Amino acid sequence: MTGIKDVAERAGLSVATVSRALSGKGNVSPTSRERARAAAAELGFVLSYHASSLASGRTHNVGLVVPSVHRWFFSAVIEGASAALLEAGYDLTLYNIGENPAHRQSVFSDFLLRKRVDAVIAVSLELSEDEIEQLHAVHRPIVGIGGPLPGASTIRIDDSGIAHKATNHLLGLGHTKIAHITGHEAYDQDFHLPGTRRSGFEKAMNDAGCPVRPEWIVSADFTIEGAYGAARQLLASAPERPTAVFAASDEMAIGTILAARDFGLRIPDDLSVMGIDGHDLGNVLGLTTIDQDAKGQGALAVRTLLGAINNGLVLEPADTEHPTKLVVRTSTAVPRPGAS
Amino acid sequence: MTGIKDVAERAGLSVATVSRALSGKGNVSPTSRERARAAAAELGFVLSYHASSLASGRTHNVGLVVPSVHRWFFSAVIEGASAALLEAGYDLTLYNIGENPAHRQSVFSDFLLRKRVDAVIAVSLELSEDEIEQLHAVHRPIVGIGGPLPGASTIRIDDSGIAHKATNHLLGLGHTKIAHITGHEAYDQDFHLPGTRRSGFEKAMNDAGCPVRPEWIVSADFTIEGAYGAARQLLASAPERPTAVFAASDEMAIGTILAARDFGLRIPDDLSVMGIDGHDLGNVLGLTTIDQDAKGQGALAVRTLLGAINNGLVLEPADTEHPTKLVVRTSTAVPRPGAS
DNA sequence: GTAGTGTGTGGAAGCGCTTGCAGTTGTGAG
DNA sequence: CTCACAACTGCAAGCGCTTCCACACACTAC
Repeated sequence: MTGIKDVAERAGLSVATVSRALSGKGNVSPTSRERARAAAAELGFVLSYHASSLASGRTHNVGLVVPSVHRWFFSAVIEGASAALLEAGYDLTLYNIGENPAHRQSVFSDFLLRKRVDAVIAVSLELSEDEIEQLHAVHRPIVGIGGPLPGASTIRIDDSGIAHKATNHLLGLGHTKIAHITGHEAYDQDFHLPGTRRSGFEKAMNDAGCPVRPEWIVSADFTIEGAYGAARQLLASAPERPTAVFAASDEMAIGTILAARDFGLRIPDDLSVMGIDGHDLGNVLGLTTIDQDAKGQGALAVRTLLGAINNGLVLEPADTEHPTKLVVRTSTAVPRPGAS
Repeated sequence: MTGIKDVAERAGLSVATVSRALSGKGNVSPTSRERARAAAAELGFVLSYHASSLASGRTHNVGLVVPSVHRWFFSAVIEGASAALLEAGYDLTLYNIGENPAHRQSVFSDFLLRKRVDAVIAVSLELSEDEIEQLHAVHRPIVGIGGPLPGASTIRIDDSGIAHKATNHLLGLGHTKIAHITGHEAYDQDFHLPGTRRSGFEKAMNDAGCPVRPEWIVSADFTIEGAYGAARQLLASAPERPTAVFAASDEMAIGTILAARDFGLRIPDDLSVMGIDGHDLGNVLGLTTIDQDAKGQGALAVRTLLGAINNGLVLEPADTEHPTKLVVRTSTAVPRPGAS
């Protein structure tokens, strides 16, 4: 394989100068720079990033830790981060925690410690104390997305605020009988998202003087399937049905729509449904939602980290609130006169 | 940071012996091995894979190239591969080609050439001659999934056969007016999947003596949204509607179901729908499908590659046909007497 | 007894780069 | 004309491991 030595030889320069020319660091005369570039191109030379990393300590690689690759939010973050990294010439190492506790354990105790990454992005992870400690032991800048991450910089949306806004959208249409599909309590220990959104919902209801009916708050995991089951229960058991459902995520809203159709309920005539996310399917389903630009969050995380890396700064723990946008489509409407 | 030197010192051994003890290669007495392990554990030492790679040429890292992370098939493959790699102590570097041609170009011309990966898995890529060449220039074992990849080992399903089987399922129920949603022609140039499935469909129809009506073959991209649009067109324009739709993927089948509901068609009473994949949503929607175990394909690709790496074998180009399974749910049924 | 074999160990030479340092040249100021 | 300084370049010392080689030792076989 051709190495930087071959390039140097061909360009009639020293290895050192070629290295500086190719990396753009240090002073190199324009002539030399051009000759080095040309020689590299002719030989099809690409730097070995391992050798480069070993010598410089910079890996040009970012680790992305996700709980799953299937849920929309995670794949959107992956997509956004991946594109931004590609753009910057960085590799992306994906750590998909999954359901297996052994895998989870090894990611934190082994994989991340191999000094293979310049930075870590952790997405919506409910981390234990130990895991947070291990994460920090990597001694690399960390950005958390979609959940609190003690000691690290985080990118998040105003969960309570948007839940409030979403609920207000339904209230504004005239709904008063509003149900909420939230995340499982278990999630709530370290991962406050479901609780925060729920409290935003409750606050909006209270503000409007609408009763929050406990039987109209059901929980599910954050999937279409999970919410489908929960929504069926909600819609089946109620002698008196809600006229609107605010789901804590778009996937949950989609599950709700599917369940509603099973009961012969028409959206939005018999039931208004809205979610939070900005899921790609929203368009097809006409889902009213609050778009949280997950792709943008992934890209922002990358920009933040690369900025820190390139400036050699320690990343100060700081919260960045990512903007969101209410997208009104056809799944929400004024309740039918009889129903309300 | 603690290095292998520190471990050696603590264990009272040479660096060389510790390296051998920790990697399991070469002769080391049980006593020394244990002492090395203990010292490493006490110091929380984890090998630097960069240094290790540089010295040994083995990176413990596999590159996974996908066209997108959103479509179900790809995320399922990622999940399967990721778990298998984690199990083996390997990292996974994700190259998400995406829509941007510049990104696509740089993945093939730069990223993969950085000698950072021991092996490459390429998923459903429609590759140009150049790209195939660049892929082989990596000089690493390659496995292709879900499409032909000249010169590389591939894992695939019997696309024509399962399309035949799927169509036969509908024919067996008594349908004769069957539509097919296929992939776009553009895909067909290098990526024969839609064409192959379509030919399986046509063959089954011909075998059964059923006419294939050109207006009942519509194409879309392989997404819910795409198929939704195509199916709306199919169902709207027909003065005479098909009684069943065979979609080339589950996501397309789901799009079809959503479109059908827009027209007030009941599944399966008015329209039977089936797909191919084994999508997670299939359960909720009662979708009849042919499960192709994408996760398993990802895991198999990893096992194949690791086998080749560990045995130092050159991976002979070979086709492995992955098994599939017809899963009958509630989206397909005998056509209504009046409809057929 | 000697030679032959196998096992366990350490020294040291790299793997392919980056970068501190020192040396060379060219420039403008004194 | 000398000196200070900047711009450029090359040498060589690593980065933290793996692995070849040499060596020591304990055997077995003759």
